[in-house]
This record gives sequence, structure tokens and C-alpha cells, in this order.
Amino acid sequence: MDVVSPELNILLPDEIMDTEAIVMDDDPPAESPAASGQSQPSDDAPIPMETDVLAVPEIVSLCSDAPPTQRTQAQTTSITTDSTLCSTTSDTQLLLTPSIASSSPLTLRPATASTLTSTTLKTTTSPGGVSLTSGGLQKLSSNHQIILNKVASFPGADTTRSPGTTTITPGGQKFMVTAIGKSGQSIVLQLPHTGSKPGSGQGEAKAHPQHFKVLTIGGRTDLKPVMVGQAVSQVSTLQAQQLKTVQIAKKTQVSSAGPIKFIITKAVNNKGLTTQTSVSNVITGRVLSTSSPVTPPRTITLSETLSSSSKIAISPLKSPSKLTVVSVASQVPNSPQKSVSLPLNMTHLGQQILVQQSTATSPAKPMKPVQTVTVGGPQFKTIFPLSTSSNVQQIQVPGSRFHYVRLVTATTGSSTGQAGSHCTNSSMTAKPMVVNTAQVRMSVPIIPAQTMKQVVPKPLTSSGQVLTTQTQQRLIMPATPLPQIQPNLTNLPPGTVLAPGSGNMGYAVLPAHYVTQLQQSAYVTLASSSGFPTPTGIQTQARLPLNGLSTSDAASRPRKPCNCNKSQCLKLYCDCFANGEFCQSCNCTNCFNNLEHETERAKAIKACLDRNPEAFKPKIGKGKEGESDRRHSKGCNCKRSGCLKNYCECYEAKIMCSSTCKCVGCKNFEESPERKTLMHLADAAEVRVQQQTAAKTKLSSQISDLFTRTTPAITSGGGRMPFTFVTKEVAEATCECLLEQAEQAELIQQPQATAERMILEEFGRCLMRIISSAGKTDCPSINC
DNA sequence: GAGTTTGAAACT
DNA sequence: CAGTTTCAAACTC
Repeated sequence: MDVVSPELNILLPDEIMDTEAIVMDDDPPAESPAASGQSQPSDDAPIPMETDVLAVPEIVSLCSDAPPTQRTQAQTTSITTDSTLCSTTSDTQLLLTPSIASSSPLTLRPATASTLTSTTLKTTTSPGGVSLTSGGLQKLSSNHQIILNKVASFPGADTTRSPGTTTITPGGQKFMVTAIGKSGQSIVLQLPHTGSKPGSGQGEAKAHPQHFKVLTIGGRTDLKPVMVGQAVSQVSTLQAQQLKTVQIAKKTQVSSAGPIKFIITKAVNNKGLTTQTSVSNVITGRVLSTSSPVTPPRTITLSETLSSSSKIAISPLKSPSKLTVVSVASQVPNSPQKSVSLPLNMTHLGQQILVQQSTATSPAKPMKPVQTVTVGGPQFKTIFPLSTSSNVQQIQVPGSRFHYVRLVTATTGSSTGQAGSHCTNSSMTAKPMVVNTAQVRMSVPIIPAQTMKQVVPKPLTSSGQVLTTQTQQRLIMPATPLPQIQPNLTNLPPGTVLAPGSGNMGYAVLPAHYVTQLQQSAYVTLASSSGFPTPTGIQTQARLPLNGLSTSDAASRPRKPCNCNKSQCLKLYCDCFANGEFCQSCNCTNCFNNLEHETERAKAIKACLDRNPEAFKPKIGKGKEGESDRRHSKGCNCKRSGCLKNYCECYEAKIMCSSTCKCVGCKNFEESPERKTLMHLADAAEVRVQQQTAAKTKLSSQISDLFTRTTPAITSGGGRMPFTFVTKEVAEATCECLLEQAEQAELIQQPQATAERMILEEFGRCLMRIISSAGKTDCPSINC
């Protein structure tokens, strides 16, 4: 998922997916979020965590339930996104647009209610209208994730209106899909079967809150009618907790730093409001660029069932609010209009997968129509409700209170809302999930259950190599801490991916490193497939800080092979295991730290977590104020090393011992002369290494350049370069000359210094002869 | 490369 | 929680 700079891996999920900032704010700020381009999350409202189980699901039909005062004040209700404004409907509309598109981390939402994040919406009243601002899209109930966008039905709704607007099916339930970023595209959920009356937007919201489907399209405003099949109508009969959320978030290029903004704007009377709001989507410290070409409308059909099996990445170190996002490589935004079926099974709730679709905006490379839900610009997020039917399997993690689902790889073509339809996005399932940001890339493979064990990590053969695999899915698990919501899962090894396996536990816990290996070996990167610029074409999953190293450092660090013999590499003695990695190219014996022993491995992980819930968390905390605040979580316990050898974990992490350490005779403190001496030596050594490396690089470059420049001359016969004259014969002749000179010096009993000088002088003469001969004959002769 | 040292992890 | 054992990495020769 490098992923991501890997620092971004940390940053993105933390900032983007953080739902703690999502609050219900009944006291809106004077400044309109749309106008300011920033949401105003408040802290005064309690934030339901994912662990909170809500007995009654809350429908985020905010606009419908907006206070009269607000409605009266509101001239228009609009959904404010980072780049788009969705409000053209005459009636009440709820538009939810996540502004997280650009950096959208892959998010996985466990099926259980405890893992769901209940977010509150922020209602703000602005002079221009009533705006609903949500820090997050989802309103999660006990088992369900509800995400907004109820659209009141209104006759004459035009799906082809201004970019970013949502359209409702006349006479049916309305689903508003707000697009982020690009203009001209939006997704509209169309409910063929509706029990609501047109024009009764507000009342409908109350009467049928469960009817709300949220399709959030981030990144582009291309209008996309979405056909919600019978499944949607079924939802109306279901309880509110059965709500499904489809979130498509656009990832846009990040241009500046800033907090992530979720802005929900309610459009009440937005007549004439067809312009896009200029709202900066700030994600992960960056401003998302929302300018994107207008693309033709697209239709997305939501089918009932999702028949895709894949692994669900579970991030042990990420909170559920920062859930794994399945990034789907998507097509170019300018692809022709096409219908895409999104499987939805409204009868099965509580399982959602955030699928991020990363699309490279490469107008120069028109992409052929694919089955991917290509709704947006460079990046999208899509939440696919998963069915617990046969196509979606629930994964129970031992020791975990959270449920996971496995996606079934889509194998069939597009469906049009038929029951049991499959996820028709083959490309989506076949391509790696990539979280693209300016600095971070996080690629996550979705590995279908069928092929899970068939995938063998391969060493990277070519950095730029692009391989195509059409039947595999990737799910990523954030590798950064998610401490606040999933206490159990957060302790899993970094980057762990739960994948279906043959073991009796029904899943495999895949280490992040393995995911990275998969990414490097067998998957097409988004950038490679869509023309998204990428330096190497390799997606590197971000990893947790290891031993105080930054994620980038850890990621770039060549993994050290272990030498375990007795631990089966299933104990924390094994660094591979401790780092959440599979053993690969190790020297271990009787290794169980691989996919073939997924059951044992999972048990070992559980055992470790039982002993220490923090076992897989980084020991070196990241200080708030910088590196100086980094400290070992437990502290070392050194007694003989003086904490100045790599035995000491603090020293190894290049941090000083702190009060948490229980070391004896510690010399690893700020003023320690021994430490300073070692540091100086280390610095000097590092400088030397760098110099040597630079020299080698330069030399290699020069040699390469020399060959490049001389090859044409040699091959063309235009002339031979001097070095080509230094043949074996020439060298032997030169040596004979030098030896003879040495013998002569010895005969005349010259001192060694003089002898050396004579030899060197002779060598110089030899060189001169070689050079002079080079331009005369093809076979220079050396005569002493 | 073999042997020793070391301290974290695991165990009691 | 403390003491002991196990283990593999770090280190030395």
C-alpha cells in the first residue's frame, strides 16, 4: 500500500480516516464550510467510536431533518466537497462528499458493529444556506455503516445537470452521488422500486431512513447514473442497520498540506446552483487538486450481491476508523460512458469494504472500457457492501471481536442488478490497490482465496517490470497504528492481511512484507496500468516504523534474513515474525512463518498478542515534537553493554535511553562522552561509506558513459579508443619492460626508492608508446 | 566461521 | 511480578 513516503502511510490514514474529528456540531460556525473550503469539526460532541454499538442505526439523512430555522435560512443546500459542488435538485438532498479522495488510504471495515465507526455529522448553518458537515461519511450503526446522501425525490430531476450534482430517479428513491474533484461526472443511484413519493424529501428521510444508499464519489463530478436494482428496494423493507454504503472517493493529486476535510452540504433549494464550489480538499497535509477534465456521464448499476472473494487486510496498527481501503486501479476518466455494475446485497449488512479506486488521469492514454467502476478521477474510494451470502464469507479471527469478510474474486461480466450478480469489476479485482499521494504509495494486493496459496513471493526482478494478473485482488491493511478503535486487530503484525486459507482457521494472516512482495512480483500497479506516474512501477507498502526508523527507512531497509532454528520463526525472537513479515530468503530452519503454515502462524500471533497486546506495535514511539521525543516504549534492560551496543534496543534504534529503561551502567544518554565518541565514529564511518558509494556510483556512471560513447566508434570502425589497444600482449609487454627496469635497477644496486622511480618512469614511457601507437597502428608494439 | 556475549522473549 | 530459561542477534576472535 509504499508505501506511502511511507510516512504518508502513517499520515494518510491518521488524518484522512480519523473519525475522531467527526463531530456533530449543532452550532455551526459563521463561516460556511463551502465558502471556506474547510470543515469545522468540533470537539464538544462525543465521538462514537467503532467500538460503540448503536442499538439504533442512525440515518444520516441530515438534510431532511434539518431544523426549520436552518432550512429557512438556507437558500441552497449543497454538498461541498473539495472540488465539487453537488446541488441542483429542487428538493431536499443530502449530499455527502468525502474530501479524502486524494490520499485515500485503503480502508477495510470489519463486519462487526464494534468495528464500525459511528460518526456524527456536523450541521452548520451558513448565510448561504444550510450545510451539513461531516467529518466522515459514515454513520455507523450496530452492524451497519450508513452513509448519507439521501436524495428526496423530485420530479424533473436532471441527471445531466451541473457537475457534481446528483440526480434522482423520478418516482423512485433518490440517491445522490456526489463527486469530488472532477466536474462533469457524478454518480446517481437510481432506485427502480421505490416506496417513497416524489417530492417528499424530508418526510421520506424520516419514514424510510433505511432506504438511503450512499454512493460517495470522490474526485470527480462526472455525472454517473447509478442503477440500484432490486437490492435497493429491498433495503426499504429492511431495518436501518441494513444500510449499505457505497463510497467512491477520488484521489486527487496533493498539492499542499492540510487536514482532511469532510464536508457535507445539504442542498435544499439550490436552483441555479450549478457551479462548483471552490473548496480545497486538504488531505494529509496537502491540498487536493480538483481540476479535472469533464468526462461523459456514466452509469453504474448496483447489483444485489457481491460475489467476490478476497482477503481482507486487517491493520493491526490502524484503528477501524482508518480502515483498510481497497484501492482499485481504475480507468482513465475520459473513458467513454459505460455501465458498471456494483454488486449490492442489501440483505446482508455490517460488512463493508472500502474500495479505493485509483485512477490516473491520463488523457493522453485513453483507456478502453473496463468493468471497473470508473467513476472518477485519479482516485476514488468505493465502499462495497458485502454480502454474507455464499459469495462473501465471513472471517472470524480468533481472539478478535471483529468480523472480517473475504471477497470473492469477480469472474463474471457485468451484471445489471440481478440477484447473485457478481462484481463485474474484474480489473478492479485484478489490480493492486494503490494509495497514491504525492509522496506515498501504498499498493495492496487483493488475493482471491483460490489463488492465495498459489502466489509465491518472488524477488523483484525488475523495478519497472509490470506484470499482469487478472484474477487477483489485493486488500491492504494499514501498517500504521490504529490504536483507538480496534484493540485486538490493532495489535496484529503490521500490514497483516487476513486472507482465506486452507487452514482450519479459515484465513491467513499475511504480513505486510508479503503483500509487498506480491505487489512487486505479480501485480500490475495502478500507475503502470493507468499511466499514473510512478518512479519504478513498484508499489511498496508502507510499513511501521521499525526500531525507530521511519517507515521509509524501514521500507527501504533491506530485510535481514533470520537464522532461527528452534522458534520456528513463530516467536518474537524472529525478527521476521516480529515485524509481521514472512520469512523469505532466510536461513531459518523449520520455518513456519510462511503461508503454508498459516494456521500455526495465526495461532502464534494470537499467542503473542495474548502475552503482550503491544507485541506487534513499534517499540519506538514517535515523538510529537520530533525525533528527540522518540523513546522506547518499554525501555531497555541492559546490564553489561552500557547501552552502547546493538544489544540495546535503544541504541540500535539510535535513540537515547529514557526513564523507562531499566538498564544498568547506561552510557546512552545525551551527555555521555562514550556515546558522543561512538556517534562521531559512526558519523565518520557513515561519511566514508557515503563517499565511497558516491565515488563508485560516479565511476560506474563514467564507465557506462564511456562505453556508451565509444561503442559506436568501435562498432562502426571509425576508430579504436585507446583502451582497446591495451590488449593482453600489450600488457604483457609492458610488464616485461617494468620487470626489466626493476632488474636493471637491482643490478646497479639502486635504492628501493630509486628503483621504484625507475619503474614508474618506465611505466610512463610505456603508456606514452601505447597512446602514440593507438593512432597509428592497430597493434601497438611495446619496445622497452 | 565458530564460539561467546548479550538481552529480549518466553517460561515458571 | 520476579526469577529462570530459551533464543537469536550481536559481537569477538
